[in-house]
Amino acid sequence: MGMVNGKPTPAPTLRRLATYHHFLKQLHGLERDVVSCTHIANELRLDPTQVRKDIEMTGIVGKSRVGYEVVPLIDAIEEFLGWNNTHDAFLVGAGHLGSALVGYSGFQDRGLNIVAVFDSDPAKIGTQVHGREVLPIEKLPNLAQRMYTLIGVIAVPAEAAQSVADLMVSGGIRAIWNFAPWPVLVHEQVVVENVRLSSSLAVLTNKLVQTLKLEKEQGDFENATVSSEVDADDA
Amino acid sequence: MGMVNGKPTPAPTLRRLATYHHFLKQLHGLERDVVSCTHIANELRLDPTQVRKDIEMTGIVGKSRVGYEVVPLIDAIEEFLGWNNTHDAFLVGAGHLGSALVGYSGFQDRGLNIVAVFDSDPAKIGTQVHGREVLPIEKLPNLAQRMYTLIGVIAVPAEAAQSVADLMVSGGIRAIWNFAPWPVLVHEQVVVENVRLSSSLAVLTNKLVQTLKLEKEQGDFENATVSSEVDADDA
DNA sequence: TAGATTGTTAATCGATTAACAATC
DNA sequence: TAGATTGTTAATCGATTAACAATC
Repeated sequence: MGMVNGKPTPAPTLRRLATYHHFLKQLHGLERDVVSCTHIANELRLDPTQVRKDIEMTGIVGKSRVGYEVVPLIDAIEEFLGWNNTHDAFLVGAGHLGSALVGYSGFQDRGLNIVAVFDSDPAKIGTQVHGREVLPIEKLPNLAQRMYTLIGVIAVPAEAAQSVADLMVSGGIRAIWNFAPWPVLVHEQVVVENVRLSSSLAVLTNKLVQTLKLEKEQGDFENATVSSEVDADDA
Repeated sequence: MGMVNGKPTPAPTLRRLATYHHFLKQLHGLERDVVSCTHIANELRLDPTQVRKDIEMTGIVGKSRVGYEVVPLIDAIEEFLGWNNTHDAFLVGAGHLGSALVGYSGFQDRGLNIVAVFDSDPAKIGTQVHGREVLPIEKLPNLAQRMYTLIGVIAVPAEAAQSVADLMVSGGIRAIWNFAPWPVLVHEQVVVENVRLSSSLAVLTNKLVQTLKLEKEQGDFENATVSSEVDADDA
């Protein structure tokens, strides 16, 4: 199931599968037991063929004229995304963002269980973050090895991100979810997903100012047209 | 400058420009005053041609054999991304994530100034979030219109996201940064950037489990090889 | 000058979308 | 059966990468 040809699944497909998963859970709550690609596509304003190809990656087979059974489809997506088993994770950075990530319950249902929080600030050691004691960063590698922890979450400033990543890798961590605004470099064996919120903000603000500029230009053009008509009247 | 041909800039380019910006600010701190695409590309493990094309979008021209002047390049990127002027923004959802976003100072330097926080929970109204009083959600449209606020940030559960977006649009908000795990639908005039952290998590966990599965298979293969050799010895 | 770099055009690659056969 | 849907192959589109001329 999945990756049969050895090629990794394209990231856009994986991102969409997460959204389908959310929608399917809702459908399940509404006691719907079958769903077609067309239905999902309409709901998310996507191309039905794209939805079908995405779902195909999970290895599930549908029924002609009917679609897919909701529960098996949810299960197939969860297995494909690694959300069927919970993975323990360590989080570094007991600041605002780190605390928010620990407090968000939604990750629990998606295979991520943040079991320990670390920080380098002595003032924070021993304090609690959503019921988890903050531990000194030095203890991370040993603890990761002992607990066979495979996922690390980085929520520290950009300057510290790389050293935290190195520490995680030294403890045997195999996947790093990086919220620092700088991409960390690790060897090929380790998976990294960089979130980079400011890159997301860049897309938003660029589109906004381009839209506003375009509107202003059109406004100016209309004004210019009007005034040239006035000029013509004057002549 | 920028978007001269009328085509919108591809999102991947905008995302990378945000990262170049971060790096250039660092260089500026180190008193470097020129930089080449090759240098940026090496630092970020990207293709130099890609970096050059990205920078070209901002409209700046470089010097052969030298590169780009750091400060003008920073300015050009900031203008292109809309980070040269600060935009006021309203945030809805005074939970953990909303609070973390308000508290993160980095957005201030990137054109985003969160001036007001709203929530629908009566228990939260009147409390403070990083020095900002939490206001009732009903007040958002009027206040947005009066303050000419163009950016809205959504940090509420998936169920509430669409109604919050509608409320924002009714108040004249033109750009929505959506942290809810469900994409909101608005009319074309409004820019939406969906963050969807669980989509990001999906990429991480899928790659992790595929990697582990592959290693396990290789381990099994090696074991099988060894045991068949043992069998051969037995025969 | 030689060589590193920019700027630009062409080729490649990968993801999306379209077309259509197979199914029930 | 007719028609909606899956499954699959082909075409298109867009972004990345390669090639090369121009510059200082």
